[in-house]
Amino acid sequence: MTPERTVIRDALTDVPAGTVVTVAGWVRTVRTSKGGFSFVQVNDGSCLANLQVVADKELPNYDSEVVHLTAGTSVTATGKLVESPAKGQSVELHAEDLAVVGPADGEAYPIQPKRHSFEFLRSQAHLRPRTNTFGAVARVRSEVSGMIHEFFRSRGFVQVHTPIITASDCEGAGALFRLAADNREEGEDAEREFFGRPTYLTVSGQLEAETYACALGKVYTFGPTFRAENSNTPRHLAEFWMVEPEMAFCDLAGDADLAEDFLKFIFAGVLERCREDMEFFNTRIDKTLIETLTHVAETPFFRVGYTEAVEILSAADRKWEYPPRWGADLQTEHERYLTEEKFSGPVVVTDYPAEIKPFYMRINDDKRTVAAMDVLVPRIGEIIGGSQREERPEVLTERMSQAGLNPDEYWWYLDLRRYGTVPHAGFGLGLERCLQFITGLGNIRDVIPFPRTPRSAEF
RNA sequence: UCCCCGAUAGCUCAAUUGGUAGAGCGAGCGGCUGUUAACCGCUAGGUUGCUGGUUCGAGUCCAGCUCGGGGAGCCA
Repeated sequence: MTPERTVIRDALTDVPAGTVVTVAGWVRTVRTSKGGFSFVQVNDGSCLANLQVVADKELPNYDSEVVHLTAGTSVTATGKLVESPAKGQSVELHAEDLAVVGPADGEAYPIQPKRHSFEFLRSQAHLRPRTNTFGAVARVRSEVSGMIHEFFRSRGFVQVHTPIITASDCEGAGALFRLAADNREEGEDAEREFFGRPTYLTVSGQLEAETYACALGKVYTFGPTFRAENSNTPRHLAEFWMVEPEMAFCDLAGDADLAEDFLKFIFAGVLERCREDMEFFNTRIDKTLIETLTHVAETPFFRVGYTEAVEILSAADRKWEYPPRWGADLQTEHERYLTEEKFSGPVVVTDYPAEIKPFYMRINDDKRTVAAMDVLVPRIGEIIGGSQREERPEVLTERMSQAGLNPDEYWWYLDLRRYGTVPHAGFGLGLERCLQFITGLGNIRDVIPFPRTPRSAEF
């Protein structure tokens, strides 16, 4: 493409007025005064704002093309950047050349210059990044992904690429997608297993991450994760991205400290680096967004034991659809009460009953609870789930058997405890839930480019 | 998977007690010498999600199905 192309973000901020530049992008709206000239709003995705291109009738293609420009058309424009005489933008581009690269039939183009419902835009997942909201989501998502690596690397964590295809059913993490090779030879056994054993798409990189933590000390994984649950909610996806740090020589308190520092780093960073996009979300999606994120980034998280949480809930002056009961998992209504009413902010709930948590969580001295933690945030609920891992081989074997798992199949996982075992802990953060909290978007399908949910994988 | 709600023009929605569908935006054309989701006028555009039923007559009532949304469960 044109090597001297200027991105619109730079044109609006960095380039001195008077400079001649070439920009390239997609038309958002056109306002034409037939007697004189047209105002063409061009967006190239480099930032939320459009560049206003002013085209007058002296342009050779004015009557033939410019006045017929429609939303969605790709264009290049060359001209001088000048201070805008009108309100709405600091600079505008006075076009000396405005060329159509690819036309878009205005009658058929689905993204009209008007407000669309998110439901409709989900059916246009290939074009929705051309809207303000989804362009902003994409930029914020990218920035958050970058900051995740930044946070862990700056603290000495090593990134480990754990496998997507796995034979281990990380018990407690939900239903699995079973893999089947699709290239069988004629007459070959339909039940043939490519890997010689049943394999699945991973539900968590945790078990594999533990092996590297027990060698390199501090590690993290960041990649796609799959759950075959028939979940139909605004908080669940069949394919989502998860961040999973794992630390050797670390207990539950250290794990919770890391989770808190991590979230604060991300929230503060996104406010600083994605100012324009965040202000857009604050204006259009949730008017309390920036205030909430700022508050969360600056205030210590509340920490409360599960047992105490149940007592708080039982003492609360309200009717519960599911009355809190020691031994039962916290209901959505309970989590919302804790984060939205009792503490008005993130809450870390620790030490859950052993029966409701997976085999790998460390049994506490009271024998009835495990060193687990959930970080709950307003509106979303659980954003992080983690634990200190059971490092005592005999206790772990016992827990596996109780859970109905065959310890022999986890021989390599048990080896970590047989040879130089150490206390270790980690957690999992759902990237999309984090992005929901950051952007204020109510449906998780709107913070991932191509959402996979039951009955939906078109794009 | 369970419980509610919904599906009408390209999009967002209207349509009294069942009486053969309207508006805004968008699009096309015209008007307006700087507009900001511009504005004004005209035009085109619909087998009311699908299948069946009740009725003289169904967008409207009933049943099933499909898809979507919200709540719950599962979890991140």
